Amino acid sequence: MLDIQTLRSDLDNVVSQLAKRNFDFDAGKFAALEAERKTVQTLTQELQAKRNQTSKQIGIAKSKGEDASAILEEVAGLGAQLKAQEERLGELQTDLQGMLLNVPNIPHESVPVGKGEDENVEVRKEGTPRTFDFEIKDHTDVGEPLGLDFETGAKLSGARFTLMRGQVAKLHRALAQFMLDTQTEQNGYEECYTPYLVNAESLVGTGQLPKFEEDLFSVPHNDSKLYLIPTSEVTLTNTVRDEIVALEYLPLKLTAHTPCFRSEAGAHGRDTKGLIRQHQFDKVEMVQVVHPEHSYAALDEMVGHAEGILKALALPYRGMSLCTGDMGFGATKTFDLEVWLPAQDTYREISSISNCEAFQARRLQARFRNGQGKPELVHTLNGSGLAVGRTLVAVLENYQNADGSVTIPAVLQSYMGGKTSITL
RNA sequence: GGAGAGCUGGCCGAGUGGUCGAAGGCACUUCCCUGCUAAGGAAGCAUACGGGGUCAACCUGUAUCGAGGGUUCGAAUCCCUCGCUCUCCGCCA
Repeated sequence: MLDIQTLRSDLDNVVSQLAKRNFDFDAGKFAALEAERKTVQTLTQELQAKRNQTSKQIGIAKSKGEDASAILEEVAGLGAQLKAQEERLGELQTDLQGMLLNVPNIPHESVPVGKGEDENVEVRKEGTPRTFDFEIKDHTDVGEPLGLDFETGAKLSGARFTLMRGQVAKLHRALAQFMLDTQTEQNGYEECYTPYLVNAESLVGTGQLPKFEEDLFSVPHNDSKLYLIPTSEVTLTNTVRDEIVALEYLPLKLTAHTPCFRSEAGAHGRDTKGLIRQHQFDKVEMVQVVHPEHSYAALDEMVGHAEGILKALALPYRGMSLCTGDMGFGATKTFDLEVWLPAQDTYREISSISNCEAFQARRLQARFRNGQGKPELVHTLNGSGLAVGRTLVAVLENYQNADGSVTIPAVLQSYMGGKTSITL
């Protein structure tokens, strides 16, 4: 959520910043709502002040044993009038809040301006794609004989669900374990186990709601509903919702390995084959809650933490700075890491790391006490470290052998009982 | 699932219809005192939003005592609904 003070004082600038990310902010509607809010709020508060004052007089009079009926008559009509104003004010504030909750974050000045993913900027490229002296297969053809079972997944749950068996299932687990161990043991994150079902407040806090409800799965619960997390960014970041974190606890660095559930509404026909786009996938997530002065340094650090996994697995990748038109709702700046997939002859997103500055913190009311002892909004960042399913795809493709076996990357071998490859 | 108790400021905790935004304590900040790693004294110390303004910390108003409704001139206090926490019973991995 943007700071309403900024919108009041600097509306034109906000509108043009948002236009960079293809968002058309209705400044006229906002100004009209604001104008009415101001008059109604002022009037309401005057009426409340009058009521409070008179009521106090009644109290004083009664405590002295005097007759208060004259004062009582004076406020007779006030109640109805006040109630009407209060109701209107409530409506206006709900409208304004609703409008603000649907406005994305303002891009950082360093973000390249562009319409969509084609205009993202490559910032670096690491690793050399391997040359194959045999005809390579894509991950589905490599994986299916080894235990990647799309058919049974579809039978159990439908399209975009996959069952893994045997060595592939174990390799998937090894990847997740390796990532989690790296983030906790080398990069200083606290390991968390989080709920997979969350309430609506949490999703509003991180920005998935109210705007992106159709992307989420939900289940009924107690006359309401709970949502399946689309990423553990939601649970990790919401740990600080409505909290005032002591300055000395910053930065907070949290990580978790969880499944993620996405309905992929609007993605019909895209990446229908294989593990690339699933309704359920695993991810190791990194979240940092930091002092506002340090959030861009933290962003770079987190990109490094995600890259470390790719380097350790010796997977070629490139780093992309997302352009204004391709960034997510809450981000001011985002780096994507894209891993080399030889069968697709291209790089595919495997990690996305964003600084949200105070955008989520404002929704979350997540604060720290500054040097003057005053609460101030924190900055929040999140990033994948990494998406496990897509990493499995990359390993299967990059480490495949002519005989149908897949070499196990050296850093994973201890997680695989010392084996050096998985074979038919 | 059943029965009971509770939810108050950063923390603890008083307050059962009226000068209560809320006693007291702890923590914190500033100052004073003290020849010392401690004690004593004084003051300050919630958040959000509105209005005003010589615009960083000034004045003023409103709201907030788990959330939402209701009763009332007036609600932390009474009533209703919901959420959460704790205790006991039942059940269960």
